Amino acid sequence: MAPIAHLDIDAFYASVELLRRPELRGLPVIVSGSGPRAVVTTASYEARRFGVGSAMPTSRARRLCPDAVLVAPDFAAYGAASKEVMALVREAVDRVEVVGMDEAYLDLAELVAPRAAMRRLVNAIREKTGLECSIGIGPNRLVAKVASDAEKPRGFVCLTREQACARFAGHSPGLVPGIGPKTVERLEEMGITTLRALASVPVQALVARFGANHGPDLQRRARFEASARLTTSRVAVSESRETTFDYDISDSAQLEEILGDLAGQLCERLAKQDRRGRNVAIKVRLSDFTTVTRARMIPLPTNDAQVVTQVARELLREYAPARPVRLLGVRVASFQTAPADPDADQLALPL
DNA sequence: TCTGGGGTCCTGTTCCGC
DNA sequence: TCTGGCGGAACAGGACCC
Repeated sequence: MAPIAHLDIDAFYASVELLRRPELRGLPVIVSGSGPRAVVTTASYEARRFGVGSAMPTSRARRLCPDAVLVAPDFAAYGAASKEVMALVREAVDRVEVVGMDEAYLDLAELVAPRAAMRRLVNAIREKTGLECSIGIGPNRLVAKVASDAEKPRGFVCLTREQACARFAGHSPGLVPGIGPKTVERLEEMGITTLRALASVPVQALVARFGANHGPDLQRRARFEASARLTTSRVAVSESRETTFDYDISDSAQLEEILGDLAGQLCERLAKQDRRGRNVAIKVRLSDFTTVTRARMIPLPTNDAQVVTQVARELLREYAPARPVRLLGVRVASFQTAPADPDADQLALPL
């Protein structure tokens, strides 16, 4: 078996903030925006003890932990820190799949002593960047990922597939990536509340409930069966800009103006990358949180802000929101095919 | 308690051409 | 000529992830 490691930087954004502001060490720190509708992006482990967690409304986090220090996110700083860490990772291993700013999968197949190499990598990251991370090692991405989560922070867990099955048998299926809250709820309705139960239920029951693909996939995940291969390069298939308003907006002229701003930002970025798409879409979230998307294919690929703005405004007019709007977004997709990427060895389409 | 922003992938439906 | 089946593309929505 070719081992895979999953590396995850502990409380990444909060940890970067603590490096810059050592006086905050030991205090509960919450990285979050400041508006009335902000949510927590990361909480330090001190804040987590109060029940504060990612994606929680900041208003609620403040109630749970009134003494927490709120810090506004600084994505440029996190990007720089992430680059430093990933450079060290690439020094240690040839094949790396970076997932977001704070995570990566590492192909350990070429290493003679993979565990020792990962220990050295963790130490190098700590010495050179001041950041701590957790490592999981397993025969595939699923085992590696769950293992890296199991003993955070500063975890170092190495498991075979069978050990993973045994160790997490009594846990909720939601422990496994790809099984979210909605699926957990539906499984509970079937009386399935543990990974053990999900792994052993007759697959037909899952097919009946979740369909011919998703059903068997859930069971494979519960058995920690997954691909051991990494995707070492990816090309984005869409790009978008969206914003949630502090207060809902009903005025259509104002909404159309905002759409123009978002399209402008998005197209500026697309132009810098010399990317053009044929699919223009809007996203509208209403005051009752219902979310609607509307999309249209246009004849020629574009990154022209005027074109994108016009299509987006037409889509908004046709939809004519029946309630005040809390979020508005613009997306461009169906990009012109990019030049062939020789490193894209995992991207061949199934026939 | 009141839910961000940026993405990916999957599924079901509808439409259209053959 | 009419009809049905089929497959692909487009579209909408939803679940999920960081």
